[in-house]
Amino acid sequence: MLNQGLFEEQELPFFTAFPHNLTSCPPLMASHQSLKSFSISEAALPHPAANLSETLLSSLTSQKHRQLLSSDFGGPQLLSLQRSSANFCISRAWGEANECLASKKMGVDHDNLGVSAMKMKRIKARRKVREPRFCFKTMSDVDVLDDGYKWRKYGQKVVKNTQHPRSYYRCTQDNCRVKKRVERLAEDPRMVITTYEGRHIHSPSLDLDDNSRPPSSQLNNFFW
DNA sequence: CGCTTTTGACCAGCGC
DNA sequence: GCGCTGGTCAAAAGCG
Repeated sequence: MLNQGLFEEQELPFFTAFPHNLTSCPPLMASHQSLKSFSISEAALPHPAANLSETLLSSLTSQKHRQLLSSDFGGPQLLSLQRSSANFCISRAWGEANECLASKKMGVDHDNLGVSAMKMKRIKARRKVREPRFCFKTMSDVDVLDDGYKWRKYGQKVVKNTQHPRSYYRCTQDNCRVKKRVERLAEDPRMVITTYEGRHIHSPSLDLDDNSRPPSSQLNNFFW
């Protein structure tokens, strides 16, 4: 069963491993103000995903902790379920607040730029605007977890101080710019670190078999 | 044949 | 300014 930490990448510079039940998580949240994630034991998960937030809240023992969770997560409706063949985790969408990296140099006279220069400017602008991002780690033999969406690999890179390459994927849906990075934890190659960036503008692809597909009413909430 | 993956090159950002 | 690093591009190869 899983024992995984989930964190907002740019707020938490470290991984946190959680105990197997939710009740012991609130103290962690209290000591790490930016921590907005936790794990839930497989036994506690509804099958298939029913009302996750309800399950979650009912798992917390004290009213104080419930309030903390509700407020910290911006409301239970932001919870979503990440499902793979072997592991589950509950996650929360990142906020929309990370637009501050947008360039301050946008007052350029675009009319005087050549075509290639314009192209580069557009690329620059695109790269500087960070999409909402979050990541989680999962113990898995396979690198790419089945999250219901179709992904196309567009790059792979060996990053410093790791023996495992990082893979870059983009959602194959037209006009959907969601990306994800997949890498294995250097300290424990059994752990897969998946980082999502952006928000899907569509439902998951429907090429799953009937047993693995969540009910349609949950599709929109399946992965923010 | 069309889609996906691989992989080297290129670019931007950052620290020194 | 320079070098390092992570992220992306795009041509070629692979695959069904």
